[in-house]
Formats: sequence, structure tokens, C-alpha cells
Amino acid sequence: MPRSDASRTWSIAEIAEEFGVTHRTVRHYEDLGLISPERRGTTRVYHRRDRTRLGLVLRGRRLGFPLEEIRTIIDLYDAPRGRRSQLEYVLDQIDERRADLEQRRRDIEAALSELDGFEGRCREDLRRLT
Amino acid sequence: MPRSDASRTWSIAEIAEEFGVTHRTVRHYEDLGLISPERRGTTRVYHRRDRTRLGLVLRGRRLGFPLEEIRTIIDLYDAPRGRRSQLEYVLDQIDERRADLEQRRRDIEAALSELDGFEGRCREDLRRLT
DNA sequence: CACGTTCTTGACGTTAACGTCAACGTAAAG
DNA sequence: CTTTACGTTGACGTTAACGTCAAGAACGTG
Repeated sequence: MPRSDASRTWSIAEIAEEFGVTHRTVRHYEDLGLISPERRGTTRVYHRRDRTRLGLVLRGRRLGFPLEEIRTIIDLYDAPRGRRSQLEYVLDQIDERRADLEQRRRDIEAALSELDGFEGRCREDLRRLT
Repeated sequence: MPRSDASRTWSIAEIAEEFGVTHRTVRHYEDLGLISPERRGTTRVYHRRDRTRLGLVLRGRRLGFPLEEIRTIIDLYDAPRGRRSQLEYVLDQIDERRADLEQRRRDIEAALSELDGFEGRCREDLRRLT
């Protein structure tokens, strides 16, 4: 049986360490409903599912999304989509998200190409100094 | 002489309106040294240069950068790069910025493709409901 | 079973990015 | 010349995202 089995669990310290955050951050995310670890007695026990969600949260954070928004997004992934109205709502949300992400991508491309141009000018300056 | 001449100036209300922010936000950015409009008497007068910088600031904001970091970046663009040491410092900063932006781009690509996959599953669900 | 480690739940502190008054100046318009 | 619109400087309020104690429970180890 492999160590990283589907049934393997982690403590809050292990999770925090592995994802490079503090246990306080992990608990804060739980307060906001972003993750909901199992409890054994009073102690939190993290499963693979929690790791997946935490990964999504941190990616959202790197992208600068507010945690509340992140919650609505990843909840979307888990939402029941039985009824047609639900599905149409979800598809609308997807479109909004995509529009946002694509705007960000454009911003990044623009920033990167400005950076490239600027680096070119700097290297030119450096060359002339030699 | 065209209206949008290089010498045209704007009031704080015009600037705020045009960029879709409040005058309070504009003043806040001035407090942090992100823009520094001319003063006629006590009144702020904005030039094209200020608009350019404000545009950069807002793009940085959309990308989720903290304002302090944004300041160091756009100040970099205006920094004197006469000495070799200065130029090398600037080139280092450029590399850091680029690494950051590329990480963000990867995050966005990942998020977008997950979104695509999810949309596919939703449309499939919808089709089966018909 | 005493001890150090790891966990728990509050509760208050902090920083960033503004919002929201208050109180006042000034300049054109009726 | 008063009103109205737009500008100014404080200064305090607010929200998000945690940091930072404090004070205690639980658990493996010598």
C-alpha cells in the first residue's frame, strides 16, 4: 500500500508546511468555508479533497482574487447541477469567470511586452556604456 | 490644434470619471507617490503623464499587485539608469517581475482550462436533460 | 506520570486600500 | 452677493486577510 494512498490523511501542520502557509491561514480558510476538514474528536484531519481545494484557493490568491470570490468559484465546481435552471446559472458564472481571466491574461501580456521593450532599452544602454 | 493635445490637462473629477475610480482613490494614489500631478495654486492639474501612470497603476491593480509594489515597478521605468550598477539592478528587477508575471500567466492558463473542462461537463449534463 | 510537542478555541492587533464625513476655500452664475 | 459646483486637507471608519498572543486539551515518550 503506497504512502500517498487515496486514504492518506494529514495534520494541519503538515498541510501548512507543504503549501507554504501558516496554520493560521489554513484555519482562516476554514472559517470562510473554503475547506472543511474532517474532525477526529476535536482535531482536524485533512484528506486529499482538502488538499485539492487548498491548492485552488492558493492559486486564486496568487491571481489576486478575494477569498469570498474564490469560495463562490470552487463551490461552483461542487454545486449540484441537476436542474436546468441550476445548470444555466452555472454556465453563466463560467462565462463571467472566463471574461475576468481573459482580461487578466491581456493585462499580463501587455505588462510582459512592456517589460521586454524596457529590458531591450536597458541592455542597449548597457552596451553603450561598455 | 486638436483637443487631445500633448498639453491638454484634466481636473481630478475628469480623471476619476474617465478611469472609473473615485477622486478619493486618485488622491490615495497620490499619497502613495504613484502619481504626482501639477499644482496650480492648491488645485491639482493632471497631464498626459499622470494618465499614463494611472493606467499602469490600475492595470497592476487588476492583476492584484499591492500598490507599494506597483510603485516600485513604475518608478523603475522612470529611474535614472546612468551608472552600470543601476542598470544591472534594474535588469535584475525586470527578471523578478517577469518571473512573477509568468507564474500568474501559468495560473491563468490552468484556471482557464479547468473552466473549459468544467463547462464541457455542464453542457453534457444539459444535453442529457433535453 | 511528568513533560514536551502538537493541537484547540477565542480574542485582539495589524496592514492595505480605500470610504466617509467635516470643515473650509474659490470661482463662475444667476 | 449669495448660491452652486468643484476643489482642498485632515481625520476617522471599514473590510479583507491574516498575525499574534493567551490559555488550555490531548498525546506520544522517557
